[in-house]
Amino acid sequence: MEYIVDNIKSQMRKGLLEYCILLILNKKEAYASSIIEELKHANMIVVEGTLYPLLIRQKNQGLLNYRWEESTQGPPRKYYMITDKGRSLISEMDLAWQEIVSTIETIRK
Amino acid sequence: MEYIVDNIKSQMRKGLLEYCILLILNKKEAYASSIIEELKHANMIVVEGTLYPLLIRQKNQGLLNYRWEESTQGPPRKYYMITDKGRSLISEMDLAWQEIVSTIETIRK
DNA sequence: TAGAATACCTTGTATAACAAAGTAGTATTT
DNA sequence: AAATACTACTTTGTTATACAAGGTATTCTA
Repeated sequence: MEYIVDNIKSQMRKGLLEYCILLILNKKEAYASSIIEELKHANMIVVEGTLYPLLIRQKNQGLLNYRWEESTQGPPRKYYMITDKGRSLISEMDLAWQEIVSTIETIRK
Repeated sequence: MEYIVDNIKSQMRKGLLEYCILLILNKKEAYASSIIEELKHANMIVVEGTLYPLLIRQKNQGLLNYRWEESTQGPPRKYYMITDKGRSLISEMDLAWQEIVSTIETIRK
């Protein structure tokens, strides 16, 4: 039965990832590994192979921009930052999230 | 941009469907069309092609049972009801849901 | 200078949901 | 009685998301 629960949890997390990325970048710019760290800290496990394509997708949608920055300890990092378009999408996602939360409430009654 | 928002919403709903089905059947037994109605009422749009395979999956996992019942206005209906196993999974899903909600809180800070 | 570490990226796979079409029993209309 | 509409259940093919696993490139360190 454990595998069912794990699957449920992972399914629930899916679809919230994009939202989480924007929320994180709304606070301050960050590069992939640091985003993964923050997500892990909040119990939202993500791997590189998931995050990179997602960042690229959001960039292509005009929600993010990035700039390269030299690191003092390693190769250069791609710092992503949110755009105005991304910020206005967050407002809509906030609403969508509230809707979801109250949907669950409604169904539980 | 509207299509992005719609996609986000649909992504957020995904993964919560299984949970919602169990919550609904935890209140009282129901057949597919009535489940779709209740979900629609709570703003969680689902179509037949999504729901039927899901019910069959949950039945095969031992979370649900069903019985046929004649209808006064149409073909017989397959009434699904939750099992003990399904009920105990709900408790775990409640926890998972709480975790998700607080994850979002944490990230938003 | 060889290896370790960091960071970015790509490919193949599994799965969930959807769109659309199909099957079949029951009710209604002509 | 036959044709049509309606209700309900089911299946098939497609799309999209995330993951696992592997790959490339740059920088640091022993």
